[in-house]
Amino acid sequence: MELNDKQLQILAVAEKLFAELGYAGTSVRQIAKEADINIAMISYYFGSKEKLLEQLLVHRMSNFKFDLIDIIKHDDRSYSKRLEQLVSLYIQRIHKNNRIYRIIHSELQSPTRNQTFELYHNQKDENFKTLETFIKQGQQAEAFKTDVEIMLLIPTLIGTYFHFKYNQDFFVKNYKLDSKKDIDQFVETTLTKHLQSTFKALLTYEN
Amino acid sequence: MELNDKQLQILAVAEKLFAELGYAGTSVRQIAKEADINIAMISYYFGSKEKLLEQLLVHRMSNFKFDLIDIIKHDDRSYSKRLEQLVSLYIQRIHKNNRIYRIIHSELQSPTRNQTFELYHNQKDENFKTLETFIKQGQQAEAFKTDVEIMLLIPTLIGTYFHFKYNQDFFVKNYKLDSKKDIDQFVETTLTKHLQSTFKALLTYEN
Amino acid sequence: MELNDKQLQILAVAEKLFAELGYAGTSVRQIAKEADINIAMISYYFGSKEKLLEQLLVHRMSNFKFDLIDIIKHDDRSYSKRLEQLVSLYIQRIHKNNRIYRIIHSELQSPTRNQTFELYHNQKDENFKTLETFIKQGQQAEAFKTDVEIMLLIPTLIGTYFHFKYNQDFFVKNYKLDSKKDIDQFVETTLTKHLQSTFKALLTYEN
Amino acid sequence: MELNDKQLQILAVAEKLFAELGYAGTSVRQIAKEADINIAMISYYFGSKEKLLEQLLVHRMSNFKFDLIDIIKHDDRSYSKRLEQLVSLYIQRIHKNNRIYRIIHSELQSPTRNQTFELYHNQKDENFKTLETFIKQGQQAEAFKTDVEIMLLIPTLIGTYFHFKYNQDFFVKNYKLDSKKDIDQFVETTLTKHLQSTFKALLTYEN
DNA sequence: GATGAATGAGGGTTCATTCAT
DNA sequence: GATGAATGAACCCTCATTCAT
Repeated sequence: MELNDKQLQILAVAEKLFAELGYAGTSVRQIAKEADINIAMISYYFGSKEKLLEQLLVHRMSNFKFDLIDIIKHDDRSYSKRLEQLVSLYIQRIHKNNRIYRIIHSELQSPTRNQTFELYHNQKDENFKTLETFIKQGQQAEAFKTDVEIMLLIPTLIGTYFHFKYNQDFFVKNYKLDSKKDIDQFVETTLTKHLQSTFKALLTYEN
Repeated sequence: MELNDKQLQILAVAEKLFAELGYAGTSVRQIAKEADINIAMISYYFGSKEKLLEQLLVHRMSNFKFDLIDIIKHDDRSYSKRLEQLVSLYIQRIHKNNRIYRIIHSELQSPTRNQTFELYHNQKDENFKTLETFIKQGQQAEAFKTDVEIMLLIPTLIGTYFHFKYNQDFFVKNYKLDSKKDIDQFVETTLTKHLQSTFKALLTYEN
Repeated sequence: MELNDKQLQILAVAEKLFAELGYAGTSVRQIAKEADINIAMISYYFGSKEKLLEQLLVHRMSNFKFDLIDIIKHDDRSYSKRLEQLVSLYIQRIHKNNRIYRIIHSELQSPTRNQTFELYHNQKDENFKTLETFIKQGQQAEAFKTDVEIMLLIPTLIGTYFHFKYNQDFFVKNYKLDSKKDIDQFVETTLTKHLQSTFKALLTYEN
Repeated sequence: MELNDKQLQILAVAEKLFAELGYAGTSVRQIAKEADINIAMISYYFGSKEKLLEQLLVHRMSNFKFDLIDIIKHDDRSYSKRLEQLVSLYIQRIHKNNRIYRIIHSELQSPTRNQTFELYHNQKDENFKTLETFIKQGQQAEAFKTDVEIMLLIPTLIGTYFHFKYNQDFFVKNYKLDSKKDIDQFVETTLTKHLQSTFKALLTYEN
């Protein structure tokens, strides 16, 4: 679907407000005001508030096809190295799209949105399989330990990020992250390193 | 504050609905209907919907004072053992109170709720300090490694749990968790074990 | 269903406006304003505009159970006399309830209102059967002619009334009916007499 | 006023929808969609929805100038015969144009449409006068009875037709009129005959 | 103390219309 | 001349809350 500039602007504002205030907590009037468009445009362009959310999700999710495979297939690099890169890539992507993830997490429980999240679930399944394959390869090559709950690795990865994100104020205070840039930096270095350590500790024999 | 039976019933229903549908997505009518009480009761007892949320949070949070210290001070047990117990206790408490945590996470961003969450933040700080003290003791005793980002341990702990919880459907499907009991069981064993392994891998020299 | 004074007032105003402006042409705001009640009361009492219409129809229709049978069974009176009374009664009732009939006629085509009009259709069928029985009796008793299309008698009866009503201005002008009272008088005498003549001319051998 | 093909198409669709759903119940979007033209065309061609209605009425009404006089002046035919033809012609015309009549009847009450209906009223007056003249001639010629309410004859004529039309479902069911053709046939024969009988019974000395 | 009735504000959506091209 | 985009007003309805009892 082609989206014009105004539609993209609406999506951007909607993403921001939905992430901050929740879907139910955001009124179309707020979106219209902040996007500086007439309120009727939202129905005009998207049909309804509900469909705006769907369009937002579909549009954003189409943009973050993961290239996990690119990393994994570089078999000239060590498993350990590739694991590091994989964690780093994951965090990068999630951080970049954290708002849309936040919306997904909120709305995931909603029994009315099953269909919309099919895309999300499919991608989730796919990513999991890619990771699983990689880890099993590493285990066969005796680079990775075997007593690990593979299916819970992604929760640890993404969960850590989001619990940090949800409690950002706490870390802003304690790490003195005064600007958005500081936060980005923190995610890219400290947080990523923490997760790389965690994954390596869980999976490899290094210390 | 003393709460009578009806008030407790309202809180129970509110907790359930706020967790499932979000604060904004839940109407006082729904709460009143599901709690089988008159609509006016909510304003009457709590003042407003907003204050109902506050009361809910305060009341629930007061009930889960962590006894981390009880675990930590048992210095006849090994650091490793105490770490295990600590993880287990944390997960137990969070799982038991997952609905209230879910509400907190949703509403934490809301700029209007600063005051309400003071309690949460205080407790968070306190728990962090207790954990930090314990880990630093362990590090001094050379039972724990030093190259670990202590402040990110709790995000990993709680985050893993919640990412599992938010994506429960995925795990229900893949682990065939057909009942609430199966899920509780899974949390108590597999998930807890995964996190214990993770913490031990990160902190101890064992393998 | 019990209706309180305010509900009855709303129904009265709704009946008037629906009859004058049509269902679609009337806004709940107009009804609220003219009934001097808060706009939210309409949803509060009736659920929706649609259900207000249904309630209105059901309530009004329940009130005009015809007592045609009472007339017909008085077999001490001549067929001719009973025919006269029957016409008179019909017109009285329709005139009294002309607004609700008008609404029914407008909305009868609407494919969404099938169920609501079941009552109307049932009553219509019943009235028709009563009339048919009476006329067939009269025919057997050789009081009535047989070359008459019984099923089209009611259209002639009601149709004449309503075409008069829809074009009331024309008659007001030509008959100088300056007040509601004049109109009522006209219906009761001239119009009723016209229809009695018509029915007698069609059915009896009198002249 | 000259109307191009698109304008005629719009009028045709508008007539259909206004008759089925009422003026207020029809949106210009519906008309535009069903007529397969751009929404803006309606304002562009007709100025407004209101003016579209006016144009529709004027245009359709200009097409049904009655040729009652043609019938009446054929004084070589009996009054009775001419009365029959007159009824038949009336019904034909009304049946052919029943949609526009339906619209007129709905909107006739509306106080905002006085001017639009001038044409209708004028025609009505004219038709009435023609009929009145004819009947008075017949009365003078002693072909027609004198104790008849001339002004109420047209209500009986048109009213019977429309009450049949408004309750068409009832007759479709009872006369098994399965197609539009069956209905047309019914109007042309049974209904017309009923009204001819009615008029003859009221006006002539025949039996 | 407790509650059904009632309220004003705001919700999402659709309306007829007009603008810019 | 014709049209897709855009608009402000109004639509019906539901919201959280308060009133009167």
